[in-house]
This record gives sequence, C-alpha cells and structure tokens, in this order.
Amino acid sequence: MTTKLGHLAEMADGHRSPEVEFLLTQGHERHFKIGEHLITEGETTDYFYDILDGTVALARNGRDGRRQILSFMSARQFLGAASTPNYPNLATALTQVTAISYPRSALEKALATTPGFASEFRVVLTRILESAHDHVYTIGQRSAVERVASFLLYLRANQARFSPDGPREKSNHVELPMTRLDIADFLGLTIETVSRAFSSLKKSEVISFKDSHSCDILNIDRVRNLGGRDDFTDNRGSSYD
Amino acid sequence: MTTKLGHLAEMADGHRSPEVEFLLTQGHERHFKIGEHLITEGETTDYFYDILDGTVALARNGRDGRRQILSFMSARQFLGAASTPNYPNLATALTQVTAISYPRSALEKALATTPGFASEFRVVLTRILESAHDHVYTIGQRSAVERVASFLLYLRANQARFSPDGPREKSNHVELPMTRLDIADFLGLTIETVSRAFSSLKKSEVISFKDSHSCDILNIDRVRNLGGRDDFTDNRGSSYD
DNA sequence: CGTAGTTTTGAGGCTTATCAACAGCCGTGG
DNA sequence: CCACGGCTGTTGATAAGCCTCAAAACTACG
Repeated sequence: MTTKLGHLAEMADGHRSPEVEFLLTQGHERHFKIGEHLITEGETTDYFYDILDGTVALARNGRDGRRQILSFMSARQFLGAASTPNYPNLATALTQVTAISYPRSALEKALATTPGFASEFRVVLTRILESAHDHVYTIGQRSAVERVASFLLYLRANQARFSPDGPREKSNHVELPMTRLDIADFLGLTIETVSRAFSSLKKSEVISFKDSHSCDILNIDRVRNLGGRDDFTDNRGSSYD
Repeated sequence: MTTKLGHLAEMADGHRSPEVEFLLTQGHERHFKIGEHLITEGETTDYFYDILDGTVALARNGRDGRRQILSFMSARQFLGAASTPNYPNLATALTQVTAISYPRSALEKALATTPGFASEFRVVLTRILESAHDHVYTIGQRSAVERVASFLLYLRANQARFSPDGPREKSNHVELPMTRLDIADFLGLTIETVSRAFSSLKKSEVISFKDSHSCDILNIDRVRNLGGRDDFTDNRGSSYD
C-alpha cells in the first residue's frame, strides 16, 4: 500500500491537469504534537492543510481570554480557507495530527485551471458554510443540554463522514478527543455547565461514559429530540443527524 | 443610464466567456414585497439571487417556533449558496426588494468554464464563511450589550461595503430596516433584551435614535470597545469594524 | 380618534456563570 | 510501594444575566 494521499488527492483524482499534478507534488506530510499549532493567528495564508489523522480545533481568541472554537476538524477535512493574506484564527492539534500542507499559490493555480476540481472544492466550501450555520443555530437557539446533545450528533456525523478511510455507517459510540473546556468553548458554555449536561444525560440513561472521553449513545432518539435537526424533515444530508 | 446589472454582472465583467454571457442573459429582475419569501424552506435550489436593492433576512426555523436569522443581506450580496438540491433555510424580504434571479444550472456552467469568474466567486463564498464565523463568536462569547454593539458595527460595515452603488466610506448613521424581533433572532436574544441594550446605550450617550429604525453612533470608540473586533489587530478587512 | 402592531419599561423567575471544594487520573520521585 | 503535585472533571452553593410575563408608551393608519 502506498503512502496516504489525503482527501485533496482523492478529489483531484477525476480532474487531472498539469497544475493539479504540480499541486500534489507540492504536498508535504507534516506531524504535529498535542498542543502544537498548525496555524497561528495573524500568520500569512501561504499554506493550507489536508488532515490525514487526528483532531484539530479551529478557534478565535479574544484578547480578554475569551475563546470560541469554530470547528473541530479531523481526517479528510481541509483547514485554511481564507479570503485575506493573514489567518484570523488559530488551529491547534488536540491529538497527534498528521496533515499534508500545500502552498496556497499551487492550490489557486490548480483551481484556476481545472474547473472540475474547482467545482468540487466549491461544494466542500459550501458544506463548511452550512455547518457554520448549523453552529449558529445551535448556539443562538438551544439550551445547554440541547447544545451538548447536538454536539454529540455533530461528532457522530463527523466521525462517520470524515473517517480516515472514507465515509462509513454512523455508530452509537462517540469519541471525544477534546477536553471539557474545548467543548465549552465550542458551544458557548462553561466547563461546569457542559459537565452538568453530561451528568444529566447520564442520569436519564440517554448516554453512558466508558471514560470521560469516550461515550456511548444509549437512546439515539432522545438525543435527536434534544439536539437533532428535529427542526426539519432531515433529508438534506448535512450535519448533526 | 442602462438598467442595473447587479454585482454578479460586475464580477463577470473581467471574465467574459460564452457561458458567462449566457448566464447574464438568464437573469430576470424580480420584485418582492415586505414579508414575501425569495426562498422557502425545502424549495429546490434551482435559482439563486443577486440582490439589487432592499434587505433580506436569511433564517432557519425550528418547528417549535424558534428562529435563528443567519444573515441580513442587502444590495450586492448573493443569496442561495447551497450544496444540496433543497434549501434548508428561508429568505424573507424585510423591505421592498429588487433582485435578479439566475438559474443555478447556468451559474454552474459559467463557473465550470470560466476560472477567473469562479475564483472571484470562491472569494465571495469564503467571505460569507468568515462572516458566519464572526457571528458564531458574537453569539457564543459576547453579552447582550456587546452583541447589540457588534450588530451595529455589522450593519455599518455592510451598509458601507454593500451600498447599491458600490463600496463607500463608513458613516456613523446606521439604518435598521429590521424589527427588534429580527435583531433578537439574529443575536440569539429576546426583543426585550435587545430593547434594553439599546436603551442602555442611549442612556450612556453612545448612540441616539431618530426613530426606532434609524440610529446615530455618537461614540464609535465605545461601540468598538463593546462589540468590535478589539480582539485582534483589526486589519483583516472583514466584517464588524 | 380608535385600533393594531411595535417598542419600551417593569417585576419576578429560571438558566447558566461564577466561585469553591472535592474526586479521579497520572507521572514523578521519595 | 506509596506520597505528592498537577491537571482534568464533577458536584455544590450562590449570584448574575437573560428570559418570561405583563402592562404601558409610542407609531402608523384607517
């Protein structure tokens, strides 16, 4: 078996062009230890990443210590969309992370010359936007327990969709590689509130923990009722289901 | 002077191709009255819009009556990014709205054949994503008064950037074409809390109202301090400044 | 001038944040 | 081996901020 090529290479597969070939040659596998930054705030947007393995938190920091995590990203997700010459956000490895870095210039050239590739890329970008909209709804409208339930569905969907070996069936086991603080900063809550929400879900036997970073969903309907897109006829194939 | 062509036509200007020309011929000017929907929940994504005039609210509705407004859109903004065959959201005219509708198929073809056009479009999409991230930060981390201050900066920046006749200087006068309920649903608050936040800002002489939908910023530094991206060295040219 | 809709203001209650203590887990070092 | 400190997570008590309910003020419009 050859070395892993990542999702970008996979996407490029149907859309060969010299510029895409060149882009792929420019990819370099990089490894990050827990706590290391893939991207720092203010850094130039010269590189972007295709994550192969591990989990990354993309966060925005306020100077007064406030922090909002914008997304958790894992295998087969792209990190580094930007319209400006400097990144406004911070990307931190929550686990050991393997990612391929590509020079943005090579990406831009590949996109500018290979329309089919650009189209796929645009779809990915649109999905990221839709996920951000889900996030806005969750934070803006849902209560603490609902947010936590919603978060479990988010992780579950992502673990299925962005599994290292490609999409697979959703399982009722959810890994939480992040700390309670990370979860709190993602959901706009405090660690205590997150902890209490988990406890409450445990007590009502909706979920159970093997340890604090590994959770089983015992009653998926109940979780969906709380955090799911009960909002719609949920056939849009997007997140949180 | 010719009829208005919209932002899309403007963007296409440097990137002529038969498919772009065709796309432009497919645009139809449409008018919407207050309360009319440009897009309804679940509707097929066959059309997308280039707004010429007026203000539109893009919202997601929960079945229990909860509603989250995802963005307010006005002249020179695009409505209708979607990765799926059905729109998950609802777009409602808050004022009289004039917009050009384009068939998505023609847009896709133009994007697929005209890389320069596709690149500009991708930048626009990325900006929308960054704006959604700002929104997540605001709702997740800021207090009620801060959210309202942030909202004023958001409107102010949008009114400058998306003025019908192209970008202009920011003014300290802000029009609020939406109701308090719309503002509340955008910020994840209630109408009462929004109203109280405005009152508080009035009392401290940070802003003043001509009437309830027209506001002057008296102390922009104070507003920036509360709601602005004091968070960063604010040179990323994005929203909320 | 009266009615309907929106906005503001007030009083009280609930959810979540804050502050604080404690429990569990691990690596280090005695 | 156990003792220790540091870190993360849980639980409890209290307080703050926002929501809910209610009513009054203002606006628009017939």
